[in-house]
Amino acid sequence: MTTEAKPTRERLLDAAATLTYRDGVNVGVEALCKAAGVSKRSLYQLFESKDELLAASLKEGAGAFVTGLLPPADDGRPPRDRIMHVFAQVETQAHAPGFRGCRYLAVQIELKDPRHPASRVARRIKRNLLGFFRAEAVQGGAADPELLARQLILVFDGASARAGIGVDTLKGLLTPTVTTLLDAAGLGGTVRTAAASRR
Amino acid sequence: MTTEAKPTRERLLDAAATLTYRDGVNVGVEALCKAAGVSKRSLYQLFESKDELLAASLKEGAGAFVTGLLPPADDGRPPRDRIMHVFAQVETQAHAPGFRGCRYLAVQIELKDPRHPASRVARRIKRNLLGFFRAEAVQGGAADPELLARQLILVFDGASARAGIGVDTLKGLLTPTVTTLLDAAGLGGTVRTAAASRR
DNA sequence: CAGGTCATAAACCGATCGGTTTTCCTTCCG
DNA sequence: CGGAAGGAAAACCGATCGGTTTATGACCTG
Repeated sequence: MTTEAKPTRERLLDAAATLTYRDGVNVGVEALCKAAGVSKRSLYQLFESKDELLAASLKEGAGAFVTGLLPPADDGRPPRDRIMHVFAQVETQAHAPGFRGCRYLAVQIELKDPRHPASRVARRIKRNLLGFFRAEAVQGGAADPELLARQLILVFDGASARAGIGVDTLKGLLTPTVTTLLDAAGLGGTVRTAAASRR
Repeated sequence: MTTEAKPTRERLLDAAATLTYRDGVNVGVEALCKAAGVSKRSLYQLFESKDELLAASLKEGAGAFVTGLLPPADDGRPPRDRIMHVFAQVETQAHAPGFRGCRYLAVQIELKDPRHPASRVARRIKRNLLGFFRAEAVQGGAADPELLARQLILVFDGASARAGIGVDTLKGLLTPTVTTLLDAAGLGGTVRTAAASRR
């Protein structure tokens, strides 16, 4: 096997992502290092502090977050389908063992301080998700794209939080909810072309 | 003044509620005692542990949680209005300084362990809110009362979480969202009498 | 006044926190 | 082979964690 070739830095980022997701942001540096198979000394010459490691770990995970939720850019499907795709992904992921909801929401709740570096990163990443919803809402011709985007991310956070703490399975919940909101926003199942808008 | 007559136990419960809401469940026992003006010794002969104090504090706050959100029982208003009342309250409270979202959701997210005594209490209290929504949905003749109730508490948690971390003001968000869901559920603005159901 | 009851303040406990430092061993390169 | 570099292990730092204990006082009752 050519595995285990991962550099020290990456092992630390992975361990931070895994342990803080499972145990919260208050995991000890000792546990982090042990999980990564790395000494504290190495940690502190790669990162300024635990807080910065945390923030870097969240930032690195943004890619997987996006690819795991969002549809490919310009896949030709109508905005409605692209939005539904996100929530289908949420429902699927919620079934997976170890699912604990949106890590970025959890981090912001656990670190009450919004100026904490990790909290800033989390906020930025979620703003991108809001941006995706807004762009699709605009593209789909929603009556009030900003409102629809806020509604969708509200459902996203509510759903993943409730599923994450184990009080709802989301089964049969997201599809009717999002469908209802999309219908009410006037976001149909087809791409709204410039020509169609002019009619 | 006849104030400051509050017994030791109550001062501890209040301090626990205030500090854990603001700083999270990881506040130190020392800080708790200082805020309550109580010695550690007194704390530990009134409560078995910090965890139990936490749980007791949440349980005591359930009353204020209910009266601050729910309409009076049997106030004669139709279920739709009674449900809207809850979300109007959320929006109002979200504007208040120091608002940090639903403390019961936060506690369950911070304490990852669902068997933690405080997590159990939080879960029970939120189940009661779900029960309220379900009862109103039934009373209002919703097509699928259970679905509507889950949708409503999902919106409740999503909204208070996002407002609590300061990424949304909820302004202009909850009324259209809840209205849309109630409409889709066929829950009109009037009480559905037994006679009306038979038609 | 004597005696008991309560609560406070503060010392104390072992464990752990985030972070630093020292020591040692491996690996690579000439 | 010699020497520099990197990282692991672990001791160590002061601070804080949840929790216990001791000592001191304030208050009530007889």
